[in-house]
Parts: sequence; C-alpha cells; structure tokens
Amino acid sequence: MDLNEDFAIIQNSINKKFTTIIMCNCEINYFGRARSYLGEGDRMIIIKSDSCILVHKPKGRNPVNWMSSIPQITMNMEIDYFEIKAASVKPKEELLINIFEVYKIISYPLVDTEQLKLAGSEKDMSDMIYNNPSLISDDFKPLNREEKTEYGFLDVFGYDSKGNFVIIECKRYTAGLGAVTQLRRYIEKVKSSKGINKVIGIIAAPNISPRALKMLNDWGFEYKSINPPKNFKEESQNQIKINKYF
Amino acid sequence: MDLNEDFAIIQNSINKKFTTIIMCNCEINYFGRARSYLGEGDRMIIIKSDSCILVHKPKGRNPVNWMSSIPQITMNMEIDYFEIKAASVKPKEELLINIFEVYKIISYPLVDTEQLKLAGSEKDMSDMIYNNPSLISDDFKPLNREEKTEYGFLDVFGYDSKGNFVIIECKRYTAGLGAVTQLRRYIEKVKSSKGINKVIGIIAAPNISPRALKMLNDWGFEYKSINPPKNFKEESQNQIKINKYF
DNA sequence: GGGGAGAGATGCCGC
DNA sequence: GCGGCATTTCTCCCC
Repeated sequence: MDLNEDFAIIQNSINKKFTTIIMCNCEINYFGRARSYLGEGDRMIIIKSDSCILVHKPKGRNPVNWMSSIPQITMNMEIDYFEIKAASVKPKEELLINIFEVYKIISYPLVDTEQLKLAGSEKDMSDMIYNNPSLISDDFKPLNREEKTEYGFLDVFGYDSKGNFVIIECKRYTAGLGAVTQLRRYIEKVKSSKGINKVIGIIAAPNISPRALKMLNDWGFEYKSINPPKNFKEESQNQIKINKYF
Repeated sequence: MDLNEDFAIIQNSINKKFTTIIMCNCEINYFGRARSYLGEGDRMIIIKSDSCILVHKPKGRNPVNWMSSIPQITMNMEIDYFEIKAASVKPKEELLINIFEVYKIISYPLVDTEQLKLAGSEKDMSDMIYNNPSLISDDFKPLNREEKTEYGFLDVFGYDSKGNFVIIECKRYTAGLGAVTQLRRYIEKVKSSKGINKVIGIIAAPNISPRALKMLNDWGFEYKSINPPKNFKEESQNQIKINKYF
C-alpha cells in the first residue's frame, strides 16, 4: 500500500466516525497547555467516534500524546508524509502528527451501550460509614455525607453523644499529608464559620503514612482504619443538610 | 474467522510480544483496588509488549479497564467465548475479559526508541524563576529549587534583602485551596524546624481561585501571576541545598 | 518499596 | 464555565 492509499482509507474512516487505529512511523508535535516533541518512531494512533485521539508508544499505560473533545480532525497530504491535525480553541491546543509510513489500519464501527458498574470508591466508603456509623464509634450519629459546602467537601459529618460535631475525611487508599491538611482546613472553617469549638476530626482510611499520622496527632485529630467496600449495592438516600443542623 | 482461529492468532501475537489490538464484543470483570463490571458490548483491547493491557470503549479519552506491570497474560478457550486474564500479586488485582466475538485483530512489532521532550511543566517554571528571580521581586535571591526536604518539597526558596526567608510554591495551572494549604504546611514546618520567624510565602501561578486568594491573604502570603515557559531549553545547574544555608 | 507531589493529568458534580 | 476534589488515578523521584 502506498501512502496516498493509506491517507484515503484513514480519511474515509474518520469521516464515517468509525473507530480508527493506525500503526505507523511518525513524529509528533504538541502546542497548548505545554509543548512537546516526539521524534520519529513506531506508534499506534487511536481515533474514536467522538474525535478523541490518542497516540500510544509500544510500551506503557498512558498515551504519549492525546487530544479530546475537539470539533474535528483534519488531514493533509504532503510529498513524503501526511499530517493528522487536531486542534481545539479552548484551551488553545494543537496536536500535529506527521506520518511517514503506515503498517496497519483498522477501521470499524463499534457499538457499546453498556456502562461500567464500579464499587469501592471513596463515595462508597462514605456511604458505608453513613449507613454503619458504629464503624467509627458507638455513639457517632451521622447527619449527611458527600456534601459540598462553602468551606469544602465533607465526606461524612455528624455528632456524638457528648455534643461534639464530628467530621470524617475518607480516603480509599493510604492517607497522606494532604488528607490531614484537608481535614484541618474543614475543621478550622467549621469552627470559625459556625462558631463551634467542639469539633472532632477523623481520617477514615485503610492506612495512614507515618508522617501523616504524626501530623494528625499533633493537631488532635483521630485515625480510624477502614477499608472501602468492594461489593455492588444499593443504599438509602436519607440526608440531612449541614446548614439545617445549625 | 471462527473463535478458535482468533484465539490462536491472539495467543501467538502475545507470545511474540507484538503490539496486539483486538476489536471485539466482550464483557469485563475487575477485582482489585476496586471492583467493576462492564456488560456485553463492543470494545478495543490493546495489549502492549510490556504486558500492559488497556480496554477502550468506542468513546472517551480514558480506558474503561486496564492493568499494567503484570508478569503475564493468560488465555483460556471456552465453548462460546474465550477469556483473557491479567493478574498481578501486589497489588492483588485481576482483570477478566470474556470475548464473545472478534471483529478485527492487529498484530505488529512496533519499534520506538525516541523519548518525549516536554516543556511547560512545574519544574520548568521553578527553573525559570530560579534563573530569573526578578520575576518574583527585585531583591529575591534564590538558593535552590525542586528540593525535597523533611518538611516537604520546596519548588523554589531563597531570601530577600531584608533577611526574610522566601518560599515559593509553583503551580502550572490555576492555584486552588490545596496549593495554599501546601505552602502553609511548608512554612509552618520551616518556622518550627529551623526556628526562624521571618518567612515569606508566595504562590506563583498563572491564576488563583478567589477562595484560594482569600485564604492566602488571611494567612499573610502573597500571590504572583507567572506563566510556565513553553519553550525547550537548557539551563545551568547551580544549586545551594537548604540545609547548607542554615 | 513506601511516601510525597506533579500531570498537557481526566472526570464528576455543584454553583 | 469555574472550582473543588476523587481517581483501580499514573508517574517520577527520593528516602
């Protein structure tokens, strides 16, 4: 196959909005949020029906270059190569792929109406704690979870039998310094905004790093080892907004 | 092509460590850091020479399922379908793809020795500030950049003519609340560890969110609008470790 | 190997 | 659209 033929096949496939895969020798320039250049080598180019375009090297999990949510992809035939160009206006970005040789092309219309079901997210974790407050302590009474407030995003909050306001920050993986400063920020804001002093801060995570634990202790907060649930489930939606509580 | 033939082609391609792409109808189960299920539909499966495996839906930038750095990929032929299984021990994970129909297969040995050159990262930004301290102020004297210390990762630090220690936190995009708490943590740590009080904290970023700016002002820190450089360059490597300064 | 932090992060959701 | 934040984040780097 010569390059003109490859060019026509690819252009036709993109026009029909088929999933298109090109294995080729190419060089790549990117201008936009950053600037990148990748010299000549073999790569796999994926162009999807929603005009998102990915370039993969022969190794590694992530694309080396990409562009998504762009209005259209244009192609230009030159003498010794052809160019695939993807451009977006906001953010102003441009991806230019010069293709010198094409090894393989796939063009096929894929149909997929299914959506991924996923369990084990941080939201599942906060739901679990909300529905099973004894995981935190016997006298924890949750009010709501996953609530976005002016001072931040509270995973779970409530109060205990001593009238303390309780804020729980969940992490589905090892909690680090960032988790502790996040919790600290929420607590400071709740204290100053709501004018309450009796606030208990808790990190709920499968693990916590040593330095994060030290910082947590220095700030008088608590750590509770909890794993995210990994089963698919339904749960009730009872909620009490934080602003209704005060 | 029947399924047995597809099975053999794919197994052979994986064994030869060729880049392998399969367009097919399949269902997917994932067990590991989370749990996911994706019902029957058309997808594209990418298996690279380093045994990383990606499953893409017909739309979207990110893979719907994936697995990387796994020792090997195994395949099993069943009656009406065949299974591709990727398993890792740490973290304990398993990806199971049941393939019911194969539409297209590519198998090709890609060769790519080039590496991406990239400009415009946060490191480029801190390098630029280090080499052009007047971007911050006329009397800023940088000591080092990108230094990992016991109290955190300092993008750029130095001192001014009044003897203030200056810590700069760079962000290549809009600085948010997290950037401010990060800076605050570094400054608190420097103050308590080094016993110095005259510390100036600066966020250097193209933009800053209103709430982050308010928090920055509340804490007495400063904001300097600086854009990351987007040109390839070389720079000098003169450095002074923070521990040498004190 | 664990921990901390960036990434052209992406994606989601709420204001 | 911006902002805040999770992600099976991934990746790099350093202890």
